[in-house]
Amino acid sequence: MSVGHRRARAAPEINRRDDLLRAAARLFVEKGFAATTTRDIAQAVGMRSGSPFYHFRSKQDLLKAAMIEGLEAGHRRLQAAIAGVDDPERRLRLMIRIHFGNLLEGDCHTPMLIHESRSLDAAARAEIAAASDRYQAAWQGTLDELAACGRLRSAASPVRLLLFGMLNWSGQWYRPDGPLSLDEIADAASELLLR
Amino acid sequence: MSVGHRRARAAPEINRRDDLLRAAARLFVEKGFAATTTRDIAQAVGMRSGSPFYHFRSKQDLLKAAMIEGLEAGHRRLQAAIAGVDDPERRLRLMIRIHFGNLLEGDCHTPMLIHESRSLDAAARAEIAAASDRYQAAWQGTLDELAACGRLRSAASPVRLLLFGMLNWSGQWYRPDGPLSLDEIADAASELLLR
DNA sequence: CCTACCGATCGGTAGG
DNA sequence: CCTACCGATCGGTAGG
Repeated sequence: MSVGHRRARAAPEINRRDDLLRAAARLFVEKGFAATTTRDIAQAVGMRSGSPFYHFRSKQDLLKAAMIEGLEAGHRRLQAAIAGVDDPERRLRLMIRIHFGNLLEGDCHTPMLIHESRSLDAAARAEIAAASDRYQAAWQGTLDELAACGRLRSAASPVRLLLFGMLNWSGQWYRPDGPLSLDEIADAASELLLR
Repeated sequence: MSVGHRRARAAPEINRRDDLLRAAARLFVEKGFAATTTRDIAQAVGMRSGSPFYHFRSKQDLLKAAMIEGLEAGHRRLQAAIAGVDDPERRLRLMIRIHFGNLLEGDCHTPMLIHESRSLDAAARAEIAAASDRYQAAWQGTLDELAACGRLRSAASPVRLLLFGMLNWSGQWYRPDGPLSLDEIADAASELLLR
């Protein structure tokens, strides 16, 4: 009973932690890690300047947590979307569309933060690399399958990297109120890849 | 005569300015604009902390100058390489290879700094956007030409943006000592685009 | 989670 | 281009 009581009281604090993570991710994407102050993040969730350090040891820790939880949430979304999709072409098209969603929809555009891992120490960078590898491993199987049955435009080694470039760079130019929908962009990217 | 004399004495100072620009570009690419201090830049060229401000009004001014001069140097390289190349497919292949060179060879990988223009005021951002548009305009003609004769995989609107994504994102993963040469990467990117 | 604070660092300047 | 310096800001902490 006392445990249940403790948990019930702990819940709001957990939500505050998530609030901080979401605000941090958004600000890091907008202004970059180095240009975002912990005071910016605190203010974004209505806290005072010292309070984020009650939830996180350091600014770097906030970045690490935001990136890893974002990558894992995106990974879960990806897996859920392709579960039971047997045709590899349909699967790849779905993955591309979901990845654009992970990048550009909602408020935690975590994949765009990958470059900021240069601000972390080697141990944290390794954790992020592992989460990122898990995300990319989901793609390699589908690409291999398509290459094996000759439906990929090219199975040459850099294709997966060039594909991620097409997708990830979109954060630089995509505007939600622009002329192109995410469906259209995802279709265009798929057409470039598939034969 | 006195004018000639003055010019002769001014020359070393002009070189120091260029030294600063090159060091700044390299550091901004490596660590990001906000994480690079003007002291880092001064030290990289053997100056004391206050001295860069003899050559540039502000840190932002240094970024603006590095980006614009880098973009223009890359543009000149591009134009020189495709002068007199009439076949649009060969021309596009050349442009892709030269662009990879602008990004990844030498020591001023300026195109990778585009995202840092968010750290500048609106006026400076507009100057950089103009230089960047000049660089991209050189591509649109060739893409249109290829689309007109049916040799482009797709002429849909986002293709130029996706192409630049493939190319520019390479700064995130390319390593000079890795298994892929720039020629191989350029070929792979060309194959994805051309039919 | 707030108040009050600290040491370090940063962009930039004056004066030579 | 250097010396010497300033005001502002920043990440982080103690103590409640």
